[in-house]
Amino acid sequence: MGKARSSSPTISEVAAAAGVGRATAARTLGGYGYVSTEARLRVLAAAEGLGYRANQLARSVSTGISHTLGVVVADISNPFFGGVVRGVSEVASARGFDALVISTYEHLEDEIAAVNVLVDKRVDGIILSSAACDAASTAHLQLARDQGIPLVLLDRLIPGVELDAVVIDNRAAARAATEQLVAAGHTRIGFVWGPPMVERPRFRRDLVDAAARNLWSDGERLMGYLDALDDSGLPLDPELVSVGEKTESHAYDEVTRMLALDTPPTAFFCTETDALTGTLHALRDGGVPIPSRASVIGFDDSSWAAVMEPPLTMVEQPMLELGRRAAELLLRRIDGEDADPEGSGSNESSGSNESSGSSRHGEYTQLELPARLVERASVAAPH
Amino acid sequence: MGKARSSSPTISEVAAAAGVGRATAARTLGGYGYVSTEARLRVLAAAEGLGYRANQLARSVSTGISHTLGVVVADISNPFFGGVVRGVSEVASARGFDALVISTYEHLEDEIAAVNVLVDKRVDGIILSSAACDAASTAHLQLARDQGIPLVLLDRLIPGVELDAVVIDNRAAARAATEQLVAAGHTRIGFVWGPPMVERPRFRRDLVDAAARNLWSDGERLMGYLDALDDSGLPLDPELVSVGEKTESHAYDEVTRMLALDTPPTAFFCTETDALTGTLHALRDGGVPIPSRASVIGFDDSSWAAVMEPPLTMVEQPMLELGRRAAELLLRRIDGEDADPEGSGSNESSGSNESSGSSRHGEYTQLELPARLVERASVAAPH
DNA sequence: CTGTTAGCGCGTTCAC
DNA sequence: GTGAACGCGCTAACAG
Repeated sequence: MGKARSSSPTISEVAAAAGVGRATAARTLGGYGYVSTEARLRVLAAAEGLGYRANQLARSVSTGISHTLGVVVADISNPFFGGVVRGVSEVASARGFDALVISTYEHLEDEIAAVNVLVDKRVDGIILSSAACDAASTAHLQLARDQGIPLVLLDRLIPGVELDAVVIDNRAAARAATEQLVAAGHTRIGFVWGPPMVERPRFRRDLVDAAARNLWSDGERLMGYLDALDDSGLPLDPELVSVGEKTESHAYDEVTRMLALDTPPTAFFCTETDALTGTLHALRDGGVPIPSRASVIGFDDSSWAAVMEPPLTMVEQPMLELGRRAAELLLRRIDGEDADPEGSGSNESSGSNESSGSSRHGEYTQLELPARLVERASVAAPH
Repeated sequence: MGKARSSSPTISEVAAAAGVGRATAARTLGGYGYVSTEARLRVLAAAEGLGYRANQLARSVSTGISHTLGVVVADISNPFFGGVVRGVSEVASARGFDALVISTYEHLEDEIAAVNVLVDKRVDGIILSSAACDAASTAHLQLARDQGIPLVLLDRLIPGVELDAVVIDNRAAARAATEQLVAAGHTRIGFVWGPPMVERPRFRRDLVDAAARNLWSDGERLMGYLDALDDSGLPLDPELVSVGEKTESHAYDEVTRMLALDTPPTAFFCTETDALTGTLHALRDGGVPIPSRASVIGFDDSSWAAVMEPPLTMVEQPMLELGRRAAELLLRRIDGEDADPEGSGSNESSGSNESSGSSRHGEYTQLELPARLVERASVAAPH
């Protein structure tokens, strides 16, 4: 062992200074068991005087509880995840838990490493937005489960994986947005941020297959788009779906391509912020005014959308609520670990009172929060 | 002690399964000391078979190193801090460290609580963006120092406090932005996001005093604005500085007020994203087109700024770099703790090669990263 | 009510 | 090379 940690008096030192045994000091400082008022005061005074601070690490080793939640997201610098983490932190800190945040940049390897780290650091639970698209690549999640660490999926489901989860009703939201465009009279609607395919799809099934092999949330949005088209009897033109790399510049290229079509789209539905900015750039460079020559609806509302010219109609995701719900669900799960025998709900902190869909499939709970279409001025009848 | 943790084999179990002593298992698994190849293989096999995972918490208690960095920011849902945390995470994870992120919402009490939690969880270092405006309210920072935990200030300095820090050259950036407006011919420039004062300032010194009593970064930006005015011999009109609550709606109100002045400003410099959106809203509602009737420069570049109509001229802050540098500085400090005897710099990981100011005042290092003025199309000559 | 004693899981020294 | 033994700081039974 190295040199004595520069300072930090131990509980033994406090006990000595107070003239009592460790246990008594531990009891007062730990806030459990019985201890005489007199002794308590002495201990408290000694602790105060020495500047004692309980070592939570040591405490965690003994109790098996770290009061830390692991949060793994794609990218903390993405405002969406920033909002989610804020929501998680809010309810977590109110319960005395902190968040260990790790970004994976959508790389499965990083996600696996992140979960391993969290498991090794013995976090009490994990909230993660997985990059996994199928049950085959979820060994790391199983690892966490095996270690008895509660897990809740955030923003993205994984087909074939039964786990607690909190997501947005992406499909319904995308459908509503598309329908809004259809209602305005559009028949050729561009979809920006389709699945990453090497070859341009020819048939609807190519798209559906690719969507299923893709990130759940993105796939759902594409399905919602297809749903709306079906309902209104509009034909799907694969040329109007951007496919390939998910970057702003690629979105720009795809929109530019669509604009050059014989019958270009008269409206665009963008399912991501970068897809939207890329589209906006392309529209500007192509000399296509909004909404007179092209209507636009974006995803992920931001304060910027309202000050655009024209103000943009957007699908607003309840980021904070997403994070809060996930944390509540996880915390409830953690509480359950200790007192598993009985049911759940003790505090009425925040039940299920919204119109959000909540389904219980056997053991696990899945919450589907509603996204809201914020209508502004970027949608108009086609030229 | 409760029931045996559902699973997680201990190092003893691995040793038993491998038929060796704990120490031998510990040596192989811990990667230190000597151990015969044969024994090593047996241990490794046993560990693999049992699905052994070292308990980092227990390890941390012994070693005194948690491989965790504490990061306390104002609000993780703010894209600026999201970017900063991403930068921190990048360099931290490359070194095997993780980030415990806590938001304070600019409340000093929350900040104090956050630092206490981090100290108690024995993080190896803390990066924080403090809400403290003077040395008088930094007892919590002293606490961390007393516990031997390295600290680096991020984005904000605290007058009178000597600590490592990484910040932006706010004053110079604000000055450059204002000068840009002056160069375009503006003489009445509105400053949005001034200090929170109850009473409207009458003289320059009221403003300077308030700035000094305010968040360092905000104060510096105001000083930069004043610098530019001075240099060009322009008079300061206190009416053109928004003061009060720092919210988008208040920025809106203040700009609306300025617009109603006898000689309204012909340009606006907004030092925060919310200040900018509030200003933009006010300008739109006031029927003031940009840049023909009012020029605008904002702070905190975002992908949105480029797709606005017109594209906005902005002051871009190197958020990622800010986080990276802070993490590097902190990590270097942490390395130094163990091998304090000798000087510093061992790895040439990333020295000081930019034109960013780096000053060493005695013991501590302060880095000042340059912000960049991104010129687009929201600045024009006054009407 | 209180002190003793035995863990928790792991790091590390030190004889054998 | 290896294993016994002790330490890290704290929790928690258990007698007294």
